[in-house]
Amino acid sequence: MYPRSRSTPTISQVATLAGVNRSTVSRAFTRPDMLNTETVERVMEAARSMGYVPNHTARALSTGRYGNIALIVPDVANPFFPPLIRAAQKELDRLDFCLFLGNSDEDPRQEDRLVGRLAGQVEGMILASSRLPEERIRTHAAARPLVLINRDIEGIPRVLIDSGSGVGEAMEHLAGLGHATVAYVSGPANSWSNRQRRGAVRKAADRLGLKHVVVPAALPSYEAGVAVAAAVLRSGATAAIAFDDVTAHGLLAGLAGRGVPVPGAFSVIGCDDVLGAATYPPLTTVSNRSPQAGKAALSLLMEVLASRSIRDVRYVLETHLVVRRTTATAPT
Amino acid sequence: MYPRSRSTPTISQVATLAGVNRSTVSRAFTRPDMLNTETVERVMEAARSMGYVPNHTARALSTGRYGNIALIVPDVANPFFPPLIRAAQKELDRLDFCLFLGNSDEDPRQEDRLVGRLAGQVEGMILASSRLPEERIRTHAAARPLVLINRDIEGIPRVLIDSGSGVGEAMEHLAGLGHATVAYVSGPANSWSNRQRRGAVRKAADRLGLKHVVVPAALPSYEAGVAVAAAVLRSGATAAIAFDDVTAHGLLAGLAGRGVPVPGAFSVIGCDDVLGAATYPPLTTVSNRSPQAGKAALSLLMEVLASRSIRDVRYVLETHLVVRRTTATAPT
DNA sequence: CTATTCGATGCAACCGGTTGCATGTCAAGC
DNA sequence: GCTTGACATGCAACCGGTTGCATCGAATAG
Repeated sequence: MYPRSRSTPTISQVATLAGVNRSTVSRAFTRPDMLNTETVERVMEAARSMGYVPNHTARALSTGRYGNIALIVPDVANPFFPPLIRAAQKELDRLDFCLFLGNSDEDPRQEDRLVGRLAGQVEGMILASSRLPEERIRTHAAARPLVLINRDIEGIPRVLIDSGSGVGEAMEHLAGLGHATVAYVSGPANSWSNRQRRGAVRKAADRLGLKHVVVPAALPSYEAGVAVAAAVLRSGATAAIAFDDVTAHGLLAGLAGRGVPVPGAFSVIGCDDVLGAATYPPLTTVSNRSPQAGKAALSLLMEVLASRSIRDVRYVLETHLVVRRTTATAPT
Repeated sequence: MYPRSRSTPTISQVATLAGVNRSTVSRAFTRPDMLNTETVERVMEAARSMGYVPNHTARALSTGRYGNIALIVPDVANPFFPPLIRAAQKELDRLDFCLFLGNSDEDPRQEDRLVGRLAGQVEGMILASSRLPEERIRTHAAARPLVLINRDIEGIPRVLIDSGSGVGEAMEHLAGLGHATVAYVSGPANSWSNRQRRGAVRKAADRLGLKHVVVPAALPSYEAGVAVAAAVLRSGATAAIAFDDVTAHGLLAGLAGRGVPVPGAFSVIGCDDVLGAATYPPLTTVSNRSPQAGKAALSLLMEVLASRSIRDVRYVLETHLVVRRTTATAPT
């Protein structure tokens, strides 16, 4: 059995030992300036000797300050998110906050459930790449501090990684290499990043006088990338920009499996630079800003928390093309 | 401003509306069988109409059932952990539990802080690849339900990924290819996995009549792997087994940078199979069981929670060699 | 020397639930 | 017809803190 008495000394026990009232102990921790220095020391010494740690849950109940925030992502295992999570964590540690991590599994219903379940225990939330309908997000944002990453909803503080700029560069790069038709391998339908990237491809194609086709992949996953290779080849394109690196990596494998040499016969570009130079050939891709996004979202949230009011902030992070070796002159 | 009154109706408000006592509302949610069916309906209707949701924090304070567990890892961004986290999350969702994620940044002090900070808000903890001294772990385990992953401490429930078996196979594989000296690129000194793998290398070397050398890498990271390449080459070995895939990947890059062809002139084997076939050449490695470890650890923790007592469980997951293309006959 | 002020601490209510026990009601049993 | 018990609900204390207000002693002002 885990001893109830021993496991966590309470404020009352410390008070008894120090010979003061509970409120004095409380103040020794939260507002030591209100107390006599000696008293504070005596309380602290008592606390130390019993291994007392203030119970954040109890504190939260009366103050409403939970010292926790929630971060909800579609898929922890998608390499785009861990650096983001890590960056957020780092900031949180500094602020002595704790992190609830939610994994929605790319499922809006699950995401909605998580938000509800977590709502009562956090001061604020960050929704990364939310798959929720705009209306649900607005509802949640009205009830509590909320910051979005990669979702552009007016009136709600948000951090956006503008892959549009990088995708534009990618299209220019491909045009410069003589490609006439480019396929965009799309991601999740309700992903803002996906819409943004698709839009950037279209716009750049128009501007540069290229043809473009959209080939949908079921999910942003390696498997989906492999599976989509046939459709990409059928589309008549000689180059593809994939929704993300993971999909691009799958596509690379799918092309290799069909005996199509990259970049000799086909060029491939990813997004998010999460695989680094780990693929073969090393993947040309659009740079990754996810750690910055995590950090920025957290700062925004803390600002909202401090001011207790919503400011309509739209923080945009630019991206650029990182040329490696999956792109080359178009086959003739 | 976020309206305090509107944001979350309390049990008292529901009680007033339904014309019953607070305790009746409470029971309507937790033990409806105790109440008259009509009453339950009336309460539920009132709750629904106000959008009442029980406050988990307040509930936890009186019941001690937090409905939260903490998972602490050394580095979220290390690809070994996300699948583990994801697997744990999936189980937790089923059980309607929430997950606190802690990132210790490979720092025992930070890990200790996190444990303390989280202790008051969770029912139990999972420490994955803990870098804490055994004595600290024992102290924490005595105070609350605790399960370890990849740390072998008697008396504390633990899930171990036995990379020893896979490493043994790796050594046999190398011996079969004619390698006489094998380098082990070690990981963090206080990592159980590292000790285990180093031990397995030594034992297999003795058994197979091979020479082995240990070359330490600062951290399990790509950069450290790159940096260690020179030392590995100087060691006289013709093959290396790295602490993990990430280190191995760096080593691959370091070797390539020095003009050493893999596997022609040097063979490399990783551990944990987190990179899949993404490296070039595709990395020969020891299989990854981290999702299973996450799931198993969670089951163990739930068992401990249910029984409120510690059982000395030692759950071992076997691993195997996955041969890809970074290993070949030893150079002559 | 007394009135005023201020700093340090205690008291008690409160945060939003849970739960053991008391109370009240109604039907069945004798 | 009165006792007994079961069932439904209310009462109030409790979980572990926080905080506005009261109190008290000492220092300062007059």
